[in-house]
Amino acid sequence: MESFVINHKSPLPLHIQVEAMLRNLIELPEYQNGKMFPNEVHIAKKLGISRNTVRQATNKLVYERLLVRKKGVGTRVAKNNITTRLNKWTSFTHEMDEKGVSFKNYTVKVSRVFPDKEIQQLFKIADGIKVIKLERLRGLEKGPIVYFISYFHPATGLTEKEDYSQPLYEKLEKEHHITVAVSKEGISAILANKKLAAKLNISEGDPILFRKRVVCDPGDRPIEYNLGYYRADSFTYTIDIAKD
Amino acid sequence: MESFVINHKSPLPLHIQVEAMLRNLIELPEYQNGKMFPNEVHIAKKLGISRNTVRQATNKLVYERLLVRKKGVGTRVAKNNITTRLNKWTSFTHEMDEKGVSFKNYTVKVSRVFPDKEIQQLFKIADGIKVIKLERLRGLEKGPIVYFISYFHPATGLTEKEDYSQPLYEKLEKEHHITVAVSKEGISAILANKKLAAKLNISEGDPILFRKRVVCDPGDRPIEYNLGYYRADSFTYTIDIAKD
DNA sequence: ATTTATACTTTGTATGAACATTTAAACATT
DNA sequence: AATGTTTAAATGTTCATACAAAGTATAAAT
Repeated sequence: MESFVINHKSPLPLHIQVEAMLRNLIELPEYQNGKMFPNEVHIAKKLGISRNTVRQATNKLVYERLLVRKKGVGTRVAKNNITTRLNKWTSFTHEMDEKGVSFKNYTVKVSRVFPDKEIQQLFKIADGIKVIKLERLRGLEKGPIVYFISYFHPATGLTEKEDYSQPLYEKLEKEHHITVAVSKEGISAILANKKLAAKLNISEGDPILFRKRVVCDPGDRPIEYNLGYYRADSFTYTIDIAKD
Repeated sequence: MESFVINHKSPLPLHIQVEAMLRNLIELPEYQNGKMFPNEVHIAKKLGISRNTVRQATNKLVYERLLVRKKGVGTRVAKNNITTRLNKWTSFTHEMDEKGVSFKNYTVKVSRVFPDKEIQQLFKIADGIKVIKLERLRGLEKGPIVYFISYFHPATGLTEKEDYSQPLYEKLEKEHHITVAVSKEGISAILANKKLAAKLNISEGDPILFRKRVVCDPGDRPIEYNLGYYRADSFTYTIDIAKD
């Protein structure tokens, strides 16, 4: 904070710059134990900007529950912001390994395709750029449980010739120096159509747990877009959530 | 919107009043298909308040991803789906009609019952002890969205005569000095049977997102056992997970 | 007909100011 | 010692204003 200066020439808005600074501040050990943050007026004066701009930046972090404001008192880092997050976020392979279940690939198919609009916008890539598409049918000995479709951002550097039978996120981290940090998920229930029923070895109209997932890097840039279709009779999504 | 007026005498801040109004606006069918919202300047002028105050209200809804703003274009309702965000983990009531309105109970039924084996073991209580059972059908104006069944641990001290139309976790915290800390959840997909179909106003065989939830206190002792049956067509479970 | 320039609309950014509300701490009173 | 009272500090609310940036629509030019 001491060394931080506002750059009025930067293309980045001031409140974004301040937000970044605050995120760094939050990481400092001295604020982790509930010590008060520097107050708004002070920050504003220090950086030579308006208090409103400081508030605009702080608001975002408050929304994210990283900071807690209290009228008449001040602002401090949220106590258990680490445990707020889901404890063990791991790849599906890992998930299952821990439970002592051996998971296997039934089919793996890799291709390079033109992504649809949604993915194109998510990845912020231009027309005519192909992405790696990975389809996997996975399950236990007795039969398939989930059908995955993944699309990877070109920046990952993944190619068609990759060995996709290994755990993916570890590979990305080790070989491509990409750290995955956040997974945004949407879960819903759908009915199996003919194609899915055939793949998952169930009947048309059977329930399927559908999970759409966006895996991002620490800068919140999307790395992978993933669709998962789970046999509802043999898969339950379990979560531990801590409040506060 | 037309009939809405700002109350400058109200103890509620203006931006909260506006936020409530916007939440109602969002529910209106005319905005459900992506039609543009009235623009900020217009709303401000119409309500006789500052544009900044309108923005303050909209910010929250934008953050909750109920509204999408686009520079140079306008603001519109995000999608057709109601989403609940797990990183802001609160009671369902709190989640939905915190400051706004629009979420309502269709039916509330309280009873004292002998729990089944699973609940008995979870609560670690002896045979012959009854627990409070709470059934709720909740949703929006246009129809029910979720059917809840909750069982409460006897130690909560909850009785049949409680007012269950208020937010539950706050009540527990304030009146019974019980803090809820962790929620363990299992999510799956099932098909609507005749009973559920009737309750949720859908057809038999339609997909349902089924959530089983155990809410615990900080000592990890179970407080509530909760089953939730969500209409899959109008509810998606969204999660942001940080890897750590 | 297509491109280009322009004006307009809408959200985004930023400032400065004023007052309200809440809290904690210091102080005074009983 | 317990209880009020004042005061200072911090966030909360709200306003008015100005300009920037992005997208849309229209008019002009080619």
